[in-house]
Formats: sequence, structure tokens, C-alpha cells
Amino acid sequence: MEEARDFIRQIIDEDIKRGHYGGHVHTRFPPEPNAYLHIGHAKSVLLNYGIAREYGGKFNLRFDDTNPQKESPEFVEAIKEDVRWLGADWEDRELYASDYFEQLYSWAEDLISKGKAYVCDLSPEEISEYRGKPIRDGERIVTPPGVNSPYRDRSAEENLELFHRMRGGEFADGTKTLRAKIDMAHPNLNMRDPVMYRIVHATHHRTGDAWCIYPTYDWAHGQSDAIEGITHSICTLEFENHRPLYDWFLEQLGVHHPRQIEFSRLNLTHMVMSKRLLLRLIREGYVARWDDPRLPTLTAMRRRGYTPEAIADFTRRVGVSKSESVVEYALLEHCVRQDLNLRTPRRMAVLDPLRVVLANYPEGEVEELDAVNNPEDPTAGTRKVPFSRELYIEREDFLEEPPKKFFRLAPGREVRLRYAYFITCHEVVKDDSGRVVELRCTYDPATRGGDAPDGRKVKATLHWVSAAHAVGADVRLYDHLFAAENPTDVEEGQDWTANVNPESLTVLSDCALEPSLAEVEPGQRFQFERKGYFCVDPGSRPGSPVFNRTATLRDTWKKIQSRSQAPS
RNA sequence: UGGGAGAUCGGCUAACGGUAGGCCAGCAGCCUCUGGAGCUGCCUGUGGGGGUUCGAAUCCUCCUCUCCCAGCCA
Repeated sequence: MEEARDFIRQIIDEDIKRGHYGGHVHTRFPPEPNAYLHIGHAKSVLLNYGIAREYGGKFNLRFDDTNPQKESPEFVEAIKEDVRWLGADWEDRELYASDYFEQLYSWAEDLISKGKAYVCDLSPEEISEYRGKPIRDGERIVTPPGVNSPYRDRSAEENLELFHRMRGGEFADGTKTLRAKIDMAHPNLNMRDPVMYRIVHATHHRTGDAWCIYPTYDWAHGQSDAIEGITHSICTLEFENHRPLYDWFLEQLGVHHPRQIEFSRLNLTHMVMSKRLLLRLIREGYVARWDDPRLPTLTAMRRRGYTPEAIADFTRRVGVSKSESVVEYALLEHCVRQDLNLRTPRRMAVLDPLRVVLANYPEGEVEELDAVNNPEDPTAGTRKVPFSRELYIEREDFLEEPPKKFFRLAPGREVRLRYAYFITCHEVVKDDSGRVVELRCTYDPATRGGDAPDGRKVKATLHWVSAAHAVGADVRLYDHLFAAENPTDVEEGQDWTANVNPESLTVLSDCALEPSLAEVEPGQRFQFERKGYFCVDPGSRPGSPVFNRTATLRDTWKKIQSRSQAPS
């Protein structure tokens, strides 16, 4: 069965049919190394890499490092790790716009010589004014044509000399720019003599102090694509306005001209996705770091337990289009559950322990019971789980006064302990404050393994851990970083950070795990039965494991509860 | 205002002049030693008005709404 092709692939199909670019396809992912990658970038990486692979083409990783004040090797390394993790292979093409600085400079000289660029002494504020600001004209707002810079008509010789002196370091930051000479009355503001070079005395993470003038993104990006022989320059919607400018540069230079195709960026409910906003969350301490598992950064999602396969499945399902959209977080969760369901071993872990004593079970006796590692994967085999007189069950699996539809343990009620026995609760022990501290139960020896020979049924099966064998652990539960679907939608005078969910992180430190979980390695994933998917944190240590919850299991009881509690 | 772009079930996305389909979510049921997973069924949609056509989500036209640009950020 053939899958529907997105509009980008349709365009490429057409290009190939018409023999454009010699039938070749060459894509690239062009991040600026000034932040960590997030899942929106993953969509772009996978799109570009996927297209290259499908068409038998090539895929470049190119760092658009034209702003030394914001970029650093730390980000370069982090980005490489994330792209690699996603499975995108750039082979030996780890490239940098900064590698093209000399070529870009020489092309700029060409444009100057042809009278298509000039050195301008206007200040940033003046440039903005000359460009033509929107003016209120009574009811209406009018965008007037721009005004030519007084420096626009310098001779090519003078421009060349000034440009050389700019490179030579003779001028202070911000005092001069090189601008393309296009059209100050152009309806597209990007065409009103855009800046190509600015003076910045800053050390670049790769070129060091070799330069004190740096190309703007607009001047560097298209030409970098051209140099690399990119055929399809896929980018996000906000660059649609710039395409005429990129076309103009390429045409003036007479070089290879990629086809630029814009698609809408990924947005998620309950999440912010811009670098600027993510940076604020970190700087202001709403989250710990770039890899805080509540963030949509790839490093955070990896730490949380997401798999690259789940992310790839997700990006495939959301599709590619030009309409701006917000994808429900639930789809992401669905993808990771579906992946993890098939691949993760099951374990029993009691996150909020309640002691259970089996009055009729021999003291001191321990049985090793067989437990299935993964019902979805017969090859995963079984393991032994110790059972004894004193156990822990989940506190929320018992209610003294069970409401309708609550099938779990309650006074007088019989339930099954998974892979073990049927037990019946006879007595509830409370402390002085009335808190339930222990349950006195009996077990039915005939139900060993979990089946009753007389065929009687129970409505619930609980997970449990033998108290004497339990391994203590920290478990971190995560909820939406923002309770609101759209975090930046705030009332007048409110800052969006007010929407940060104060309960997005819950740290549990008294969890009781089955003993097979004593020795785990960071990054290992498990399904804790009935609770969710969990991943061993990088900070986990032998003997005191730390788990991050990747996602909960779908929980019908929770749903029933919230339905009955929901405000009408 | 000018320029650029977009509007299809609750969400995302197909359909390229010929039965508006899929996935997620939701709902109902079946099944179950995870209230998991799985299975079955249901649900709802072409922004509005005109026009062309045997036939329009698709073509034309007018309108409405939303987003992007006016950095020496990318």
C-alpha cells in the first residue's frame, strides 16, 4: 500500500520527473549552535534525512554559525549527539557556514564591484527608520516606502576600500554595515537593502579572532546551500518572506540555485517550543537544565525514556503541511506507549507502599514465583519473584469504602496478587491519626500462580512486592509542564510563566521495587505493571536506583474518577 | 496599511473536477492474571456568499478570520 505523499515529496517527485538538478536530491539540517535541539527540530531532521534516503540522495549537517555571540562548541556537540541519536547519518559532511566565510567575503566583493552592495554608515536605529516604519494615518496604518541611505551611492572603489577596512578592524562595532543595494521601495521589507555584514568584535567558536565582520544569516544561508549543492532547501514558514531575497542573491552571483520549500513548524499542546522561551524556563529555574525531563528537548526526552523510534513515528503521524497547527500531546504519548509496550520488560514496583500481612502464611517462608517478562514478546521469557508473609501493595489499590466501579481491594473483598495468590482483606490497621498503615489479609493456598481451581473470578489483579526483598528507589513522576493547552495564552498583565504547572514534578523516595530491579543501568527502560513506563536516570547509582516516568499507562479507573469529579 | 502565507471531524492530516478517508482523542462494547495491550462499533468536518460545471474541498470571484515580516537574531 502506498502512503500519501506530503506536499514536499510531491514537489520533489515533480522535480525529478522534469529532470531538475540532474535527478539528484541533496538535503540538509542547518541548526544554529546556540541551544539544544527540541522535538520540533527532530521533525526537520527526520524530514530532511528521510527524504535524502528515500531518493537515494545525501544529507548534510550544517551549523549556521554566523553569530559568534550566541554560539558555542557545547551546543555543537549536543546537537551532533541528538541528530545521531535520531538515526540521521550525515556521513562525513559535518559542515559549518563559518567554513564559507572567505567565499562569502569574496562574493560580497563581487557584488560591491557590480554596484549591487554598499557600505552604509547609518546606525541600527537609522536603518530601521529609513526602511520605512508603519505610520498611523487616521484610522489606517500605512507602510510608506523606504528612503535611500545617504551612503547608497558611494563608488564601487570607495565601498571596496571601506569593506576591506571593515574586515581590517578599523571600525567599532555597529558603526558600519555592508548592505545589498536592491530597492528601498520594495513592498517586501526584506528587499529594502538588507544588511549583509555587521561589525562584531567577538571570538567565534571556530574561526577565533580571524574575523571582526560577520555575515548575516540572510547573506550566509542561501549561499551555504548553494556551495553544498543542496537541491531542496527545506525550512519553516517564517523564511517564506526571505525567499525573494535568497533568490536575488543567488541570481546576482550566478551560482547553483536550490529550491526552497517552507513547511509549518511543530507545536505541541501544554508545551512551549521556542528556544527563547525554553531558555527562560531554564534561566529562571522553572526547570533544572536543558535535559530536565519535562522539557521537549531531545536530550530531555531521551532522559525521560522516549525512544528515537517513537519520535520518528510521531513525526510521521503529524505529517507535513503549510498550515500552522498545534498537535495534541496525547499523540506523542500514544506513540511512545505503543513503542514501549512491545519492547519493555515488565516489573512490579510499588510507588506508594501499603503494608499487607497475610495472617495464614507461614512466617519465614519464601516462595519464588514465575512472572512473565513481557506478554507482548514470548521470547522475553520469565523471571522469579519472591513472595512472603509481608508484602507491599499500592496504597491507592485499597479503599475502606469502595465506590461503585472500584474493583480493587476493600474490606471483605478478594483480589488477585499478580502471578501469586488470591487474597482477602479482613482487617484494617490504622495509626492514631486514622491513617491506614496495614492490612491484615489471608491468602488462598489453592490459588498459587493466580488461578482458582474452583473457577471463581476476581475483578482485580494487583501488583505487589515482598517487603523483606524490596529494593528502595527514587521515582520521579512528570506531568505537563503547563496545565494549560496553550501556555502563552495569558490574561492581560500576566506573564506566561505563571502557567507553569507547580505539580509537574513529583519525587517519590519510598518506592518498593521487586529485587530484580536492584542492578540497573542508566537508560534502561521498564514497564512497571499497571503504573507506566519508566527509564533509569543517568544519576542512578547501584543500590539506590532512580527512575523517571516516561508515560503512564492508560488508566480506565482514573478516567472514571475524573469523570465523576469533573466540574459540570 | 503594504507584502508573504494559511483555513477540511475536538486535534493532526489525506483526497489534485467524480463515494470526504486515515490516525489521535472521545464514547459504547468484547476480551483480559496489568482497569495495560488487543479487538469491534459509534461519533463528528470542507470558514461564508456568489459563479463555472452533468458533477466542486478541489476551478473563478468577493468576503471573513488567523499567522509571518518592518533585528546589524536565526
